[in-house]
Amino acid sequence: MAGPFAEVSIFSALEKTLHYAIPSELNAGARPGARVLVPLGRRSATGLILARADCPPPDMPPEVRLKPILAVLDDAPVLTPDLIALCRWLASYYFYPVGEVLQTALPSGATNAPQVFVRLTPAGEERAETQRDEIGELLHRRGPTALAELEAACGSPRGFRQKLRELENRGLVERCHEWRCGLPGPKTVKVVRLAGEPDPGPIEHNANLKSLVALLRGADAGIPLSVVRREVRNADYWLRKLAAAGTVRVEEREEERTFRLAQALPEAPPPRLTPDQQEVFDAVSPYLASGPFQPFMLFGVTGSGKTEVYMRLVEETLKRGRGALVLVPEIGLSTQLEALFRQRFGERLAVWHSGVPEGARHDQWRDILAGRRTVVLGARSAVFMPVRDPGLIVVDEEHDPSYKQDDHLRYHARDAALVRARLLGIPVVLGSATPSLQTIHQSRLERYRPLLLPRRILDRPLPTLEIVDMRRESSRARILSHRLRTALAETLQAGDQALLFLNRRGFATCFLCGVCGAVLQCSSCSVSLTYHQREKILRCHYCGKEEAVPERCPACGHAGLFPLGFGTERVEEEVRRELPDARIVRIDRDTVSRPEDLVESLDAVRSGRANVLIGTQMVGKGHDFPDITLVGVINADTALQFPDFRAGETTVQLLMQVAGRAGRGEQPGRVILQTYNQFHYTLEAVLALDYERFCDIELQSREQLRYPPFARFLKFLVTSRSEAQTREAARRLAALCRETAERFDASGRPAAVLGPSPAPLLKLKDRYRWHVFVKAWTSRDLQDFTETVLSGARSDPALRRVQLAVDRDPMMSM
DNA sequence: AGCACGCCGACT
DNA sequence: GTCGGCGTGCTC
Repeated sequence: MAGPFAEVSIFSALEKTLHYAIPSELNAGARPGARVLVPLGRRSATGLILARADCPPPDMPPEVRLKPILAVLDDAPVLTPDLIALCRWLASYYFYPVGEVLQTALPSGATNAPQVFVRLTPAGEERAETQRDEIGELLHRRGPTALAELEAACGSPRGFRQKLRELENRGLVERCHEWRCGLPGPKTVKVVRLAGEPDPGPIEHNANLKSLVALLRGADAGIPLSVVRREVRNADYWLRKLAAAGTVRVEEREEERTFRLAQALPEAPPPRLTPDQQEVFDAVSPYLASGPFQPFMLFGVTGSGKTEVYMRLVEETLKRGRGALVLVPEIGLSTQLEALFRQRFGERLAVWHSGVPEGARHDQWRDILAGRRTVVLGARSAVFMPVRDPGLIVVDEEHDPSYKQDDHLRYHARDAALVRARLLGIPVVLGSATPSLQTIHQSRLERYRPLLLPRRILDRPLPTLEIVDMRRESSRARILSHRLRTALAETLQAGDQALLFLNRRGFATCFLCGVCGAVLQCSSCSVSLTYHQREKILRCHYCGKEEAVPERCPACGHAGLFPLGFGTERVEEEVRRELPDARIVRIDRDTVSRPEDLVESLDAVRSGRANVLIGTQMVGKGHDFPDITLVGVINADTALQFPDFRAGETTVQLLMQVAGRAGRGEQPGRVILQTYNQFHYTLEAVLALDYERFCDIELQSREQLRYPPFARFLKFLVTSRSEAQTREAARRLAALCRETAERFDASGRPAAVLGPSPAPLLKLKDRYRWHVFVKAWTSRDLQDFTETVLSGARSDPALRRVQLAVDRDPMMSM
């Protein structure tokens, strides 16, 4: 069979890619990266061309004829070659079907399946005239009808499929597909414009008409109809009259969807770089024009001016005619950073995160694709943005756990950024005040080049840190220690601001029965319900389910229920009681549901309308509050309790991050850490503000225990609705892993298997969950091992009854 | 993922 | 006798 052919990945869970013939009329458009409509069995599907080939795949018997591509859906490719390569890499590394990786990489809607329509053939039309059957009748009356619609309209849905197929086989009906692009088109607005000189007579007689004409005279480019309607009474009537006379025209105009979350900053000249910043800039900038691939670790204390360095590097990249990609944790967006980038890059900037409305996101994606926007600032999934000729990738707060997606494709955006940079042969800057141990390790091995910003801008002093041993506090000071309460009062007295941090929202962490000791649990998850006092409701923080507080304990029937433990809502109440004059703003998922709320609350703090900020992680990152001089960490131990070998690392990173919020302005800052583990090595490191010392200790212990980065982890997650089936499948999987590991050990490539074990969160959204852990010394071994296990798992009946997810380089908790 | 095929229990 | 349950396997 003669070429050309295309290797196509269907947008679905298909493990393999499929090959199609390219009809000559589609030859020019059928380029790698373009979406296509293809036949698949007896239906059709959408997919994307990964590659072109001159001969059919070698493993294919020569007698089979490849089906032809039905249509090319894009004028120009929607994925660049580096992104196609990245998606293939991710599919293989994370053991995930390529077609579903593509769905992650493309904006929602771009991977919609084609809609199937059914219609009568000419023979069918003819027969419908004489013989009446329900389907024929319906189609005769309605014309081509969407399959689902036809089934719904059918009075007897029983046997519908079969009846339809019979008609199809007899050549009376046929299927056709219409591919509706699924992407919102450009937004259009109706615009009103003067097209001639209106008759002056009536204008003098009618005030409405007069104001209408005056309004239109003021704007040659035209005025949106909505504005005209708002400004002029009876506008529609007069517009119709003027339009009939030909003196105004109403036309449709395409408009970019706008959204503004961050405040607009006035234009300002960029500040002069400090010598430290200049040194970093000089180290990276030779790579911007033509690479080669080089990772940099930018290790800069909070307040050392990393953002300015990023912007300068991006600017330099643009000067070389190339684009740039800047990744930031989701939570830090829609705020200051965005405002700064917008101020610097204006219309060249695209912003990509969950707070951007879908329509605006599509407009920006189109703009990026067309090369109209050359700088992308975005969260995790922005790593897939099809920037034209990228010359630089920046990953800010590189250590942040939110870069790891924890469902579907469980990828790490920082690692994906590294791979993409390698594929492109460009530099990648990993920035953090507390780099991940993996990155520290790589820089010590000289695979990443370390760049340091050891000083705060203007040599502002680092904050002072103090520890309060909560075990020695009186029982009425369980939330706010004596020391923190006093410091808080002093701070407010002095007219400064304070931040109180607690990584737990709600009022009480659980409701306990004082008679039988039962804790109220979510019916769908194995966690206790959190009490929210303002709404007087119990809520599950994992599935969102809500319940009213019962009068009596559901277990023993006694009326002895009381709240236990505390969250941010309770802290707020406590502060209110202790300091009635405090102007409090609380920022957590309960008080901030939309991005606008966050902007609003942050603004209240920045403008000084509030002087106490209470919050969860949301406040920890990326926000600059110049007047905060006191930071209180209500419970510095929470992160330590997670069942994760990284718990120490996460704790230090989080606490140093929060501590960095203090004293970024003129005033020096003070940080008070309340803890029950005052001599824990993580807290000692935080107290001394000595991150590197912590890394030394932690890396040494990881090496001894053979934990990452000295080994590689992988987690199998088995889930199903049946507890017994899940347990059994996990047992089978662990056995399969052990058999495989034995074979590997025999060839001198050890892999260790741990488990099966019930997940710390045994039940989540009504699904039971079990884990099996695998540890291997090299990435290569882990790859081979997992492929072997997965192919074995496919033929195990117990495992086919459950869902099996693979999480490579997992965040181990829950 | 769909959508076939195929092989066993409750209905006209 | 058939309708339809969902296990199993394939889609270029």
